[in-house]
Amino acid sequence: MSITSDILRGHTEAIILSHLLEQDSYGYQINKDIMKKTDNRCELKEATLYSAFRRLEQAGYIRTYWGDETVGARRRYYSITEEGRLAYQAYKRDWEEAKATIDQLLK
Amino acid sequence: MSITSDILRGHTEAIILSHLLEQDSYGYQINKDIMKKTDNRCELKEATLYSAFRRLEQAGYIRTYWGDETVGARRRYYSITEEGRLAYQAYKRDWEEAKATIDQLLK
DNA sequence: CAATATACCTCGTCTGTCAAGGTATATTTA
DNA sequence: TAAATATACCTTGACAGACGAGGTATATTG
Repeated sequence: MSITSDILRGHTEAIILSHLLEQDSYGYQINKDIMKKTDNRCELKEATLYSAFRRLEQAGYIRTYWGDETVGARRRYYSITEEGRLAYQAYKRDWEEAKATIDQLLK
Repeated sequence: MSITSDILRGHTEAIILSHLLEQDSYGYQINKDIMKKTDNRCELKEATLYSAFRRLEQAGYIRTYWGDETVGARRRYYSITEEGRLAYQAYKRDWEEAKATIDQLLK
């Protein structure tokens, strides 16, 4: 049983930001980590992930840089900005409130 | 502070079904009740509401009938079907699981 | 008698997700 | 050694649900 697209929607960016709070990371790794963390219940599809990265960068919530891999495929790393940290806190408050509201409605 | 469209998405149908579990009702009333219940934190816009009704009826989760108002505007009532009850239980399980999963990711 | 509340509805736009496709390098397997 | 798989990046176009803006009609209130 995995999380549906429609429920996922609206949380993708927060999930990514949360992950970047721990450490800088790159697309492929973030994807794997999230799946592992949730026992495959949450999978961000690649296209979803990359479009979220674009929005986050546009908003100034993340910054990117290329890794200096001398071997293997290149990696584009992402790191969270100060604005990103603030945005994450706001997302989290929204989530707590939305969760309580929905819980209240689904008796 | 109200619930965002993107978070609402995926819960609209469940919210309506939940409301119909209590009693048959009609669009305008359902809308008002949900806002009142949540202190205006959750507002289903009319267009959203009516498109959800259509999907729910299509799926066989609700049935509709016209009220017999002799005065005032006519009302189209909705009632939940047995399949609707089952679907609601499934929605609820999904929500419980999604909630736990998202909570796990937003530390 | 105009404004507001009750009550229904539709059309078209917007946005986030995702299936499907692509590129390139490294490792494992047959 | 050739093919398959894993790592790593990316884009395009389709799809579906939420909603703004618009419409209709009746009843009440100021």
